[in-house]
Amino acid sequence: MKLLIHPAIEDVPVGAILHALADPVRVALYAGIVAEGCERNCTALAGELDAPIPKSTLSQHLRILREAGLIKSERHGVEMRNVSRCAEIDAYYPGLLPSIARAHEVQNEAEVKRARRLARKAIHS
Amino acid sequence: MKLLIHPAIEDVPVGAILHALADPVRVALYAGIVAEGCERNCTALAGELDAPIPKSTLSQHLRILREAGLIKSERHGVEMRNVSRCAEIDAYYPGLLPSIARAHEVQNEAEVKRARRLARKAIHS
DNA sequence: CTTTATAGTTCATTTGTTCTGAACAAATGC
DNA sequence: GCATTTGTTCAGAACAAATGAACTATAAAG
Repeated sequence: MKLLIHPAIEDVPVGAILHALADPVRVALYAGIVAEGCERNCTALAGELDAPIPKSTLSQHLRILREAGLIKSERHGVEMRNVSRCAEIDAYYPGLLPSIARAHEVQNEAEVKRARRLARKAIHS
Repeated sequence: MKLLIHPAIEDVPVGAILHALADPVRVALYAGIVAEGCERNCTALAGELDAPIPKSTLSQHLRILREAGLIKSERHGVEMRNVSRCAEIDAYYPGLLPSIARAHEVQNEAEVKRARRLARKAIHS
């Protein structure tokens, strides 16, 4: 197995970070990695997704996140533990990740509201 | 010609904005549109790019920016003027665009420094 | 120490996007 | 009308993403 690539943040173009976080599956994976204090292995992360995805796809998504400097993956025995590198990124690109996170929160709240509106309409009809 | 699509910001997923700004050409185009007070037509924008691109490609890039809610395109006579919608986006996704812009500044400064280091090396050798 | 199981990666193929030249459309002036 | 300018659309080529099958790496059992 080839060594995993963990670039220095200075070598990561902003575009790579935005591209990595432009995909909803990767955002969900990254959110899972950031959320927990403890490190998560790949299958644990996959279990939290809405739709189940093949492990080859999962592996590729995590590679994109890794090569965008967003996560660090370390082998612990037979499994791979993924940790966020958000502190490093925030030091180099200050405010970037928090503002993207906030934007996703805004979007999720709007979706919840839309769903509630639909549900109410369904009841009243 | 079909009508151009200008979605409401609430209907634009964060992922679409990030995807639009993940491409260096689109970032350059968007920067050109934001920078100037006056509206810019497509060929004027194309002229500012490092590498010249075909106008069909330019048109597609501007469509991506438009459908991500980042710009508004209006026909004025024979030409198309492009304006930024950053105020609208900032109202809905506060801080997102400024932090992305700042990250690009950081990246550009780093690139300039790298170039200067290389130039000095070349002189001293 | 060989076998089996588990957790991920890599490869090759299919599927989907993006790029771009050529044809088209819309407005203006002759 | 016809020519010019500015940009869009279409279709095929070039590129990237998704995924099943094969592979690697570690641990633990036999």
